[in-house]
Formats: sequence, C-alpha cells, structure tokens
Amino acid sequence: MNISQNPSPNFTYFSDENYINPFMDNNDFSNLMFFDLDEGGNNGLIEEEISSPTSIVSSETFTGESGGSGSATTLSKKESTNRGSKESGQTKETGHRVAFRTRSKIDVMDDGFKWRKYGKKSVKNNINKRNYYKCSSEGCSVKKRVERDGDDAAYVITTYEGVHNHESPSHVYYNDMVLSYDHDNWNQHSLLRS
DNA sequence: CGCTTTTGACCAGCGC
DNA sequence: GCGCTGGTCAAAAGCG
Repeated sequence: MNISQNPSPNFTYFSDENYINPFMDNNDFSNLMFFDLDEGGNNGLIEEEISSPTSIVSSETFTGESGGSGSATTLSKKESTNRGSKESGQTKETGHRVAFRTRSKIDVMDDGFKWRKYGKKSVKNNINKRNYYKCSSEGCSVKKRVERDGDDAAYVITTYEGVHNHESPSHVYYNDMVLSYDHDNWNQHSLLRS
C-alpha cells in the first residue's frame, strides 16, 4: 500500500463527530451517497448529494430516515446478516456498518487505513468483481468491501464493517503536523485539498 | 525477507 | 436435501 506516499487525513467513520471528507483526488463528489447499514438490519438508506467538491458532510447526516433511492438495490438485504462462524463474534461486537456509493475512477479509495486484500468474488447482478479487504492493523478486524456498481460502472460502492480500534496511521501522521499548525488554518488547508 | 495480492477451494446460510 | 450464493481461508506468487 502507499500510506507513506499518500497519507490522507480523511475518512474515519467512527460514529462520532470526527467524520471528515473521505475522498481525495480522482473522484467526482457530485453524487455521493451514504448508506447507514447499522446493526439490526433496518438498512436505513441515507442519501447525501454533495453539491460542491469542497463540501464536508457531518456524521449527523447519517442518522436520518430511510431514503427512497432505487440505487440501493445493489446493496443486498443480506447485508444485515452476519455469517462466517470464525468471525461472527467480532462482527457483532463491532457491528457498525456503513456503505457509500461514489463516482470514482479508482476502485479503492485511500481512507488512511492500511488494508489487506483477502478475497475477490464475482457476485450476482454485477459483472464486476467484489473485493474484500481487512484492516491489517493488529487486533483490528474491520472489513471493507469494494465493488463497482453493476448498473453504472462509473460508481464504486464501498462498505465498511466494524469500527477501528485504533486511529488511522495517517490520522496520527497529521495529528503530529496539526500540533504545529493553527487549527483554523489547518481546517482550511485540509478542505482545500479536495 | 516480510508483507501483500491472487485465486481456487471450502464453508455456511438461504430458498426451493 | 440440494443447489446457489456470498464470504473467508490459505498456499503460492509477486513485489519492494
């Protein structure tokens, strides 16, 4: 991976107020959707359309009622079921799940964490392969699925499962830098990056 | 040499 | 019970 060369101070979805713009270059933010697939399987769909590339979406926008967009069809209802005996316990403990769909030229967005690919599968209703990643940090069992939208290959659907029990390597990296920056200036600086 | 990626096999859940 | 499907494992290959 390329953390050292591209340490993005970005996407860490920790169900708290620390949500930061997840994306860097090579992405079109004009149509970005979030799906809150929280434990319990209510599959609440939250759609957030970002009108400006510099917009920051706060985590509060994830907690609304279900949206009605048909674009959620690629996210199977089975998302809410935990399977796999070997890891189901972990999954329940860190059952938070969030997915988003964004137009992107690249398949895998650098969210600042270090991921290790452990599987690739072709899935039904999608000619594209789905990739499976695990957080490679020790003791962290967060998983991520990445697939191209079958309806429109210009879109990438990324699903995060679980919550990191550590900070993003890039987050640490940037925290060090922030110490030497005026905080307001830093916020402005990070906004301008996108 | 250590880590990551690839990829086929295997396993479990679900629907019929 | 069987087949389909999605998710994970693990050995081998690749890479820096």
